[in-house]
Formats: sequence, structure tokens, C-alpha cells
Amino acid sequence: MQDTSVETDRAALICKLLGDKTRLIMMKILDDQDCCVCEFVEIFQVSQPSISQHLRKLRDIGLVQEERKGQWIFYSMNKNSSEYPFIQTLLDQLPDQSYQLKQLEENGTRINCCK
Amino acid sequence: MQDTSVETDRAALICKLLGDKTRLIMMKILDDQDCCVCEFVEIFQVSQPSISQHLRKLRDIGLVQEERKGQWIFYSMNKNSSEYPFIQTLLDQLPDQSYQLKQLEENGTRINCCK
DNA sequence: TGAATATATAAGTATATACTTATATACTTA
DNA sequence: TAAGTATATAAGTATATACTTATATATTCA
Repeated sequence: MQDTSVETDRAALICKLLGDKTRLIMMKILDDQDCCVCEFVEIFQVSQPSISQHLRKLRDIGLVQEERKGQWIFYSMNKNSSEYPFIQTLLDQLPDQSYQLKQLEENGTRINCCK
Repeated sequence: MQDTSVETDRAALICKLLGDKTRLIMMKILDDQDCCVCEFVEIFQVSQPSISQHLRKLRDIGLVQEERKGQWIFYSMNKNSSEYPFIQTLLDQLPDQSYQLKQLEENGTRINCCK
């Protein structure tokens, strides 16, 4: 009867987190490719701690995961999460954000971490 | 290229509103059937103004609409909204809430408005 | 090892949110 | 028309949120 993909409590929590434009775009970007903290700082033009705090919230509820690569920490979508299908159908309906990273490449602002 | 169903700003706003458990369940109920304010008060066991305030927020961004029927005001899902498909795919993945109104019927607490 | 770079955490602050109680408004019915 | 019922709005308050700056931690590389 219930071909439900996510619990109500969790859905509310996820929606609340995605209810911030910065985090929503972060998730849309991460659904496409991994990204490091400094890139998000460039994209959103906001302080580095602010970016870290957003990422921490997404990580705390298991939506993304971090992986250190040398000096940098890359974040990626946790596609193994049981809630990923829920998130994916949501993100699928949003405008593409791949231009954000493309733009960094053109600027040469993506140089540091992603050569 | 972008078979997008909703703008990013609007999606964030909608997610923020659905990021509250009360409103999320309200929307799930309304996706199934219309409901009046006093029923929500019964269901959520919270003050009547609190319910009105939640409904106002949902109405202000066009997700639901109200219709007075005598003494009562019924709220319904605005299925004509261009954002309804977005909301629907989201709600479709949530556990059924139809038991909430069924329970009121069994209690006899649905008597007032819905005879 | 020391300087530079990337990230996280701590602490402070302004604003937003969700509730409450009190009150106003609208409708119904005796 | 007066009393009762349903809903909305106003005002107050406690808590949550998103940002900032300052600082700590981890890594790289000369």
C-alpha cells in the first residue's frame, strides 16, 4: 500500500535543508560532479566558514560525504543513501547548474584544486 | 536542454515551506482531499491560530487555495499551479496520511464541518 | 621546520520562525 | 438581533538560522 520512499520526519528534515538556496544549488551541483570547498566559496561569493557550515549540515544528515585529497576536501553526493531517490527526483526538476563550474574553469578560478 | 519544472528560487521557497512537518503533512492530506481549518486543529493538536498561520504561508505562495463554505473555510491543493508537478512528485514519495481524516471520522470529531 | 594554503570550529549577532494568548471578523441560527 | 462557532490577525516570546570574524587544525612544499 505504501510504496513510500522516505519517512515523513526525514522528508521534512531534508526539505528544510534544501529550503536554503545555497544548499539547494550545492546539491544540484554535487548531483552532477564532486566539488571542493574552495570552489563553492568562489561560486557563492560568501565566506569560507559559511560554506563549511552549509556542507556540515548536509553531511550531518547523510546527504553528502567528504573525502580529503591532499590539501583539499572534496564533497560528493551520497548516492547510497536510502533517501537518494527522493532527493534525486527533486533535483531532477531543477535548472541545470553545470555552468557554475564551467565558469570557474573559464575564469581560471578552478585552477587550484582541480587540475 | 532544461526540461526543468520549477525555478531554483521557487523550489527553495517551496522546500523551505515543506520543511516543516506540520505543513508537509497538511500538503500530503490536501493532495488527497480538501480539509477545513478545524480538522487540521484536531489532527495536529495545536492552537487554531498556529494552523491558520501555516495555511496562510502555503496560500501566500500559491500552493493551496481557500474556499468558504458557510461557517467553514476549506483549503484545497492548487492543482493549477505551474509548480504542482514539482510538489506532486515530492508528495508522492511520502507515507500516506489518509488515516488522519479517517480517524477523525471514527472519533466523530469530523462531525461539525463535514456532514 | 616554517610559511602558505585549505578547511573546520568557536563565538557573536541580526533576522526568521513557530508557537502562544488576546482580539477582531464573518457567518449561522435561535 | 444576540449568542455561538469558525477563522484570521496582532502582538509577544523563545528558539533556530545564516551570516560574520577570529582562531584552530591539517596538509604541502621550499
